[in-house]
Amino acid sequence: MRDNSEMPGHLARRFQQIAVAVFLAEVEEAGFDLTPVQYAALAAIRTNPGVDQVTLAGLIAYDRTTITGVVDRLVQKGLLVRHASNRDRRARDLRVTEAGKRTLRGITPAVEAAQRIMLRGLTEKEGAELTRLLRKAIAAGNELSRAPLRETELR
Amino acid sequence: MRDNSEMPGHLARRFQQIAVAVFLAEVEEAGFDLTPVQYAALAAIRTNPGVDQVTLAGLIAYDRTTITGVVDRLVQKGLLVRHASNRDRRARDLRVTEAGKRTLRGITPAVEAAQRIMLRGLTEKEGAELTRLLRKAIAAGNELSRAPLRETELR
DNA sequence: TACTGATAATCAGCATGCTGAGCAATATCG
DNA sequence: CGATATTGCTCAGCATGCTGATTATCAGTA
Repeated sequence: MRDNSEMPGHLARRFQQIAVAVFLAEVEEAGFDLTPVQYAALAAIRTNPGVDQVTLAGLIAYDRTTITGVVDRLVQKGLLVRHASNRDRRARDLRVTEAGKRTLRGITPAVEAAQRIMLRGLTEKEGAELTRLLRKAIAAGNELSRAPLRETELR
Repeated sequence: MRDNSEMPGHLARRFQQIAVAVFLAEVEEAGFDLTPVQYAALAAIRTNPGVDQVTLAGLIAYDRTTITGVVDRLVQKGLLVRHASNRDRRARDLRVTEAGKRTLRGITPAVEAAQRIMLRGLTEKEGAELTRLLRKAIAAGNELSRAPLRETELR
C-alpha cells in the first residue's frame, strides 16, 4: 500500500487546506472579512447581475443547498441584495450592492497575492503546469460531484 | 482580473470536491462506510499503534479539534479503541481493532481505484507530474495552515 | 383548464475545518 | 518543593459541503 501522504486525494485535501488558510490571512491583512467561498460567489454575481441561486451554484460549482447559507451571510454583510425574481416567483434575483462592489475592488490585490503565495514553492513554469493539470483533471471529473460546474447562461 | 475559475485556490477547492465524491462513491460501491478523513486516520493509527491524538493530527495534517470528532466516530463504528495512556494521563492511546484491520484490508482496492479515477483525465505521466507539483507546493506551504504536517515520531 | 412532472429554494441532519476558551495533567525552573 | 508555563484534550460556535425531504411555483400536456 502506497503511503497515504502520496495519494492524490490526500494531496488535494492538503493543498486546499493551505489555499484557504493563505486566502484568509491575506484578506484579513488587507482589512476585509470574506471567505474564499463568499468571494467567489460575490465575484460571480458581480459578473452576472440578477442570476438566480441555482445558476450561481453552477457557475462556481457549489452545492445548491450550500448557496443558501453563503448568500445569507453576504446579504447580512450588506454586500448583496436578494429579492424575488419577476420572471419566476420561485427564484431569487441576486445583485451586488455598492458596498459589495467596493469590497470586490479593494480585495482584489489580496486575492491575487494569495494565489501567488499558495504556489510559492514552485517556479513560474511549474505553477502554470500545476494549474493546467488541475484544470484538465477537473474537467474530466466535473460530473462526478453533486455540484458540477455549469457554464450555461441559459436565461 | 483573472477569471475566478483559473485561480489556483478555486482549482484546489474543485479538485478536492471531486476527490471526495469519487472516494465516497468507490468506497460505498465496495460496501464500506468511511470518509476520506476517517480512512486516513484509521490507516495512520494502524501504522502507529498507540499514538496520541496530537501526534496523529500531525501525521495527517488535521486540526487537533477536528481529530476528536473523527476518532469519536471511528470508535463508534468499532474500528478503533481509545483509552488513557500510561505515560501521560492527559493523552489518549489509539489502537485499531480487529474489525478496523479487516476494514482497512477490504477497503484498499476501492481507495486505490478512487485515486485512479480522480486522475482519469490525465495521462500516466501527467498524473505523476500533478502529484509531484502538489507535493512540492504543499511542502512549501506546510506551515501556513493551522494544521501542518508533523512527521516527528518523538515518543 | 386540470393534472403531472420538473424546478427554485429552503430545511434538518451529519461530517469536516477552523477560532478561541477551558480543564486537567505534566514539565520546568527558581 | 512550589509557582508557572506548557501540553493533550474537549467544547462552543461558526462556515462549508453534502444527502434527502418539503414547499411553492412553473411548464407541458391531456
